[in-house]
Amino acid sequence: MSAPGQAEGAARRPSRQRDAVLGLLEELDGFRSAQDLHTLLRERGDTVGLATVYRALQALVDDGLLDVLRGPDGEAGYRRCSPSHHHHLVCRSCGLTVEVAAPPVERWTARVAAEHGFADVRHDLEVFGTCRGCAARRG
Amino acid sequence: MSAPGQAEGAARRPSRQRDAVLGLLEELDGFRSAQDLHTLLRERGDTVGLATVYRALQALVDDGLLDVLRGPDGEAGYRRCSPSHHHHLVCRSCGLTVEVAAPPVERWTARVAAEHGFADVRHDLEVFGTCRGCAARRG
DNA sequence: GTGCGCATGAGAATCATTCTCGCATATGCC
DNA sequence: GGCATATGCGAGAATGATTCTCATGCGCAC
Repeated sequence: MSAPGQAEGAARRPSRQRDAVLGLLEELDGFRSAQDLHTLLRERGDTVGLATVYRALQALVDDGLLDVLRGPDGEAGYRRCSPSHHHHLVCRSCGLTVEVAAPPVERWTARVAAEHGFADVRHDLEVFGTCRGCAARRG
Repeated sequence: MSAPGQAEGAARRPSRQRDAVLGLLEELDGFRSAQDLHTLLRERGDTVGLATVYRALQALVDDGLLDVLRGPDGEAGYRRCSPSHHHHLVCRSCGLTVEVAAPPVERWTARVAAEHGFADVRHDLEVFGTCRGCAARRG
């Protein structure tokens, strides 16, 4: 609550750690947990605190550079993604993730929301499946 | 892990507590957290342990009688709902929930999954907005 | 070069959820 | 009906992710 003009055009001070987190996510594919990223950074010899990783992730999400996905066990996964609106097709076996646009879904959402008198509408849609590679591997 | 044939046709022993949880959810509208339900049951004078509420909720979810929704803060919400496939339109202000069917979304999901070679597909879709009542209330 | 203020790091604190354990009770067998 | 056994229960401890606290470090403005 004491956050100053962090909101709009406020300059976020550059930080090696934030860059490291973002850089790591650029290299990786699929969703990674905060703890996971922290461990990976440590293994690279990067001295980063776990709290800092969480802070960096939040900042990056605020800036719209990352997507968050919460698994059934309550653990949050983060992924570098394009800033435009999209959804994900995620392989539940290997974590492979494909960004997809869903015009029909957007239209449907808007229509149904209007029909029920809902305003200021947002939606979450994630599609989980088994990708071709994993399906073949398991017979 | 030691659970015997609890899976399919196994008889679940009747329990006052499970009935109480289900009954409470029948009365309520919208998603309620486990802690919330526990508090409500206690206030009614029902002696129920928190762990029991979690167990009952899991059992009911397994039986397909409840829907689970995980909020951004990681807290899970439970709701009594119809057993057929559907999605939710949730008011982010008052929690009012409407079940909706989304044929276009189902079709789109199947098509996109097929295009990318994904099999055994499932999806999660939740729509959040402000219902008419809450919008009016806030001007 | 100096000073201010945000960012950091380590560990403690918090919060939801799950596990453990001893007890109560329903169900099955006789 | 009466006992044996498995399943459900309640309380509190344990777990695991995330957030907070606070002293310190460093970038940027002057």
